[in-house]
Amino acid sequence: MSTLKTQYHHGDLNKSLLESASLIIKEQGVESLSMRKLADTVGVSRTAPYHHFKDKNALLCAIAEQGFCEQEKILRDLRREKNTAEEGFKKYVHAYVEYALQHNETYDLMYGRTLWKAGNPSDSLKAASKQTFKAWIDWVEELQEQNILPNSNTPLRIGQTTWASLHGLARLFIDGIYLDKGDLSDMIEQMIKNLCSTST
Amino acid sequence: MSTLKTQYHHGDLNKSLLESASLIIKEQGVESLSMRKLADTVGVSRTAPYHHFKDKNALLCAIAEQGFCEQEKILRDLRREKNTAEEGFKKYVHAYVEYALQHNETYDLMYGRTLWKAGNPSDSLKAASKQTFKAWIDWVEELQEQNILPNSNTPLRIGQTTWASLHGLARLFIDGIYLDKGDLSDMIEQMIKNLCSTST
DNA sequence: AAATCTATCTTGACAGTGTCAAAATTGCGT
DNA sequence: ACGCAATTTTGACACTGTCAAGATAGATTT
Repeated sequence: MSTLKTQYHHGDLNKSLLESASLIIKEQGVESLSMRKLADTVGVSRTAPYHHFKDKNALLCAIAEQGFCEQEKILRDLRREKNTAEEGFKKYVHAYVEYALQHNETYDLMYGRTLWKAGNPSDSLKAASKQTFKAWIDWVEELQEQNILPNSNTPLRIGQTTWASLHGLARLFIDGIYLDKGDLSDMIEQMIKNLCSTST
Repeated sequence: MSTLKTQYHHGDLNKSLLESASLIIKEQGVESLSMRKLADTVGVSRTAPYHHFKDKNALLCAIAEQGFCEQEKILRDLRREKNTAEEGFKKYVHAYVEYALQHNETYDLMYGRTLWKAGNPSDSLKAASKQTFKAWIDWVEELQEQNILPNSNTPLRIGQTTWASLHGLARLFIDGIYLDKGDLSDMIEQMIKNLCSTST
């Protein structure tokens, strides 16, 4: 009575672990995710998870990787929707920040030191992030051609800096730096002004 | 034979702890600072530090607080130096990023989730950060008057967004997100173009 | 259907963490 | 010299991640 893959004792521990871990992280923050509590929640012994993920780092990498897929999907969907180039970009800026705030713990795994510096980003995580970044740069190139983003520099460079700006904005909020949440939408608007070539 | 304050057994444990902790953090990262190893390094028992800092969080807050003092000093010194307004601003952008990269672990404590979100920022830390931020906003106001920064919004808002941009840039590098360090100075220059009102 | 194989899971163990409570030390003012 | 209070230590507890060895049981082969 297996679903598809060969699942012996549990059913699909791998998947259960990912889902449960994501939930715990979302609700209680990544620092209160312990492998032991996770195993317990899923109803399995302490070390069972280690047969599906090499270690905690690997589990977190897998979660972050999902995040990149979601983010890339958001980007692609928004590009497909036929907006004005300008509208499309503005929507993405909002969507980017919104995603970061709504999935703040995942976002932190995707772009934070936990995995990239303190931890050990898996190859597939690196690949996923690279791919998402590439999709972004491609769009930037188009936005430059459409004169939405400045042509004063290469797509890579413009992509890097606009990304950095959005990232910084998102981070300040999700990391709990004392900023009034009411300022957010104003800040986003101002940020857009900074980034667009049609800055008045 | 005490220096000033009443130091009984150690000499000045408080200071020693701060210095030693800062060093460990700088050399090995904040995640490999343990209260026990720290105590050991300083040559004192496991729990001795707890009579000088309520807990690990408090110790880290104290370190972060020092960071804010340093950063504010950089800002004030740069303002005092009589540069052109534009030159002054550009120098500060460079100095900001440079500080972040050079003191990356302290920077993370100052502006990261460790203290602000996962932890519990002390009142004096909050005060220090607020004061530094205030100094920044004051300068922004002046820079707006001098037409270096855009007047399209309030000093607060412009201050927040430019800060966020610099923060994002710094974070990407210090968190080990895969960016080529060789791109840094180019990125800084492009960032300046984005931020200044005289963007071409 | 029985035996074997192998993926999966569990038990036991170790070294490490932060931090509390209670006891011990020790310098200072009297 | 004595006691007070600041300072430090010892012992303990509940956690953490993860390794090594054994148990279990579905799948495969005979």
